[in-house]
Amino acid sequence: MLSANKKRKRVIDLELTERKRKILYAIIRNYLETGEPVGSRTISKYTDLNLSSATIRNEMSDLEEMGYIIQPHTSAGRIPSDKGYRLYVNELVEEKTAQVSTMNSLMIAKTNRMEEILKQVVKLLASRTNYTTMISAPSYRGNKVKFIQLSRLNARQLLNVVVIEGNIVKNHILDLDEEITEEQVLKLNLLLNTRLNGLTLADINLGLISNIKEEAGSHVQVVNDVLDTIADVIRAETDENMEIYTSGANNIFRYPELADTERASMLINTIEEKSMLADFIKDSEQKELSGETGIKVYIGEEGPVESMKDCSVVTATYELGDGLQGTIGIIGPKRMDYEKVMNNLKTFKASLGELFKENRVVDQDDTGDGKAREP
Amino acid sequence: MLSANKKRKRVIDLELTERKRKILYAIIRNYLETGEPVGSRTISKYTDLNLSSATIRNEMSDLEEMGYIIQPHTSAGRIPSDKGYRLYVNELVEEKTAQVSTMNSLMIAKTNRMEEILKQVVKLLASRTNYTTMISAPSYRGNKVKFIQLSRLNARQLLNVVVIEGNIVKNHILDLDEEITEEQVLKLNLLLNTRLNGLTLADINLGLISNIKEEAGSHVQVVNDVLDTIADVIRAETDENMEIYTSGANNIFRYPELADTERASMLINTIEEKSMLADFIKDSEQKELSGETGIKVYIGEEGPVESMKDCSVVTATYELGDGLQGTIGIIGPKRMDYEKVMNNLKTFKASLGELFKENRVVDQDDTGDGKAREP
DNA sequence: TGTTAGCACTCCAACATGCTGAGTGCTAAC
DNA sequence: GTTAGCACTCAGCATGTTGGAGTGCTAACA
Repeated sequence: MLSANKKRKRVIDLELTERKRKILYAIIRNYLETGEPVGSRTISKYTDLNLSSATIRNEMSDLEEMGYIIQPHTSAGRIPSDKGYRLYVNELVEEKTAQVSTMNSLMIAKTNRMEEILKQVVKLLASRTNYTTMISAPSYRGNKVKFIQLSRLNARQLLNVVVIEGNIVKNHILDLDEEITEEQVLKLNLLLNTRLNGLTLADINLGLISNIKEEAGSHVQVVNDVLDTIADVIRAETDENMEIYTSGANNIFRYPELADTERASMLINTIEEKSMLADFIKDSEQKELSGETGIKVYIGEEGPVESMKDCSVVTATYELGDGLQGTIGIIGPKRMDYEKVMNNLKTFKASLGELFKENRVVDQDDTGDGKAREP
Repeated sequence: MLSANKKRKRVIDLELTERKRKILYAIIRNYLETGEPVGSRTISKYTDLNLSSATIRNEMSDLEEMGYIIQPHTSAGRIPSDKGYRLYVNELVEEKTAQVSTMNSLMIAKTNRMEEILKQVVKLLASRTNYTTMISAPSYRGNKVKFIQLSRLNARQLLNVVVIEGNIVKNHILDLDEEITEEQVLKLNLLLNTRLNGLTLADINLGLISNIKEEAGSHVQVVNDVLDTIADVIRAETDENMEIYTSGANNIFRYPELADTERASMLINTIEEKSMLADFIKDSEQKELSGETGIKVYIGEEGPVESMKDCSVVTATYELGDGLQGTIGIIGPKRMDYEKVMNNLKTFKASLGELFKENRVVDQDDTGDGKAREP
């Protein structure tokens, strides 16, 4: 009882001295490398502070009380707790702002399809880091209708193309209930373009719509179709059907702590399902909006997804200009190499805009393509 | 030496009697269920042919000599060999032709994007069968150019839309080197449409191309762009970038013989990479062309992919009319429930055409959409 | 001649046992 | 405050033991 009291008392005034911090970091770094619990003797030799293993043991005992490290079982070494990782990562974030490594041109085959680029990016990132990676397709915010083109394929078929600012192209073939003449198509084209061009998706309200329909007379069907097509672009922006590409799922098998059947199965499922990954991306983008900009790290249970509580996830939001943005994420064990991962993310974040411009991709993946080729 | 002689002699005149066949099938069926090697006593009780375990043992010994079954180690039961499975499957294929189960309307949410439908189909199939599933997007063969539409966005930008028969729409925004007038665009439209419409992709040869370029005068760039866009459709057809969707990758963990770290990692990789799955689909479609129609079964090493030698793959080609076809595939352990799988594939094969028509999807997934909505 | 009971043998899986190395906590001395 | 020393713990590994499942072979039976 007396000893219990003593302990409780000590907890209160325990402070993270510089020496403790150094020891903690040594433990973390060592564990990141090996994945094995690290013991006092290892630290005693590993570090430059000349201390015997016994002293280290005392300090480690304190660190455990403070919640920074955990002992998997008696007489094993210690491993970092989530709290320990957090401390380490926080410091990394502050410290490493200087190290914006310049981009040495991503080795990505020239292509002009957004989807292909995204797939190549995650693949490259996965092979660089040896972790599972994800990327969400850039989505647009508050864009304007740029151009509407109705073309008469035959008496009962119209091709309907809508171009949104940022050159998202959406097209659609419409089967008409009644026949239409070339002249009528021209009129509709004029009507729709004069009324809708330059408007943001939010600007198109019900009043305007019924107005246009009135003018369109018997061709309400066409107007509806065009509006639906525009609406489709909006839908493509919602989180619901956020496009996410992943790569390197099998990398989880590199890390024994994730590779047992049960965990692996759940993780593979999570990665395949995508919807849970979307939760991460949503959370990340939300934080981005609320000022907390840059690289975000989710350690274990900090993330929104139950099945990934043994993982850490690092995300970064990339910007393509014109309110066009997406998120890259890296999924690995808690003992991932945060430094390497964050540097890689920084590099990609900085270079993606460049890359997209280079390939001149401006369309969404499912809308056809608005690329430009070499002359 | 004498006994060796005797053995060799026996191999020659060993025949698959009806009783041996029954025993073999009993072994296979039992193994399909349990996944454990099955012993003589089990068969003795399991079957209605009243034989003691000793007799069964003799027969099993023969079956092993004939190569239908394998003993993982002395004093374990027997498991089917690839040859054994093959016999079993062949019989299934012949026998079950009658059982074309009618479709009870796939529970698929109405949607109009091809990609979404395919994703839902594999997902449904995976959850029905508890195996990993794949589907290749339907691809077109020998289609004709239907319609070309150039629209002037501004003095230096053209929107270029190409419609191929089957209503594949491909579009592209072109940045011009020099300015262009509305009139010139009209001329080019006329030129390209009169020259190219109705031609198959093969019809457009170099002679024709230089001819058109000559007439186009200074606007060679535009002609090139249109041709490139048409060529893109061809590229989309090649096996290289065949679109494949998969689902239920984590189902492999249901089967211990596939779930060990090494195998699982390779399989997950194979499934994720897609290119190896494409090999299966190519092989399957090739067989389809060479007359061997219907459901195809690849047992273990019969398939073209090394990393899947412990798996069986069952494929079926589905047709959508107009030379539009794709392939569905199911990937599982060799001891998969072939009967269930084949019935499911038959059902899907028969109903997919219906389903696509219902949703009126006619475009390729990356070309924008040519759907039709409810009136 | 085909079928069966019985027996010796084999092998895996599961469990117990013992040992070692790595690591800890505690205490006493510096 | 630091350190050496010691007793203790525990995972991991090798080794040994046992039981059950299964086989192959042989001799007897119908």
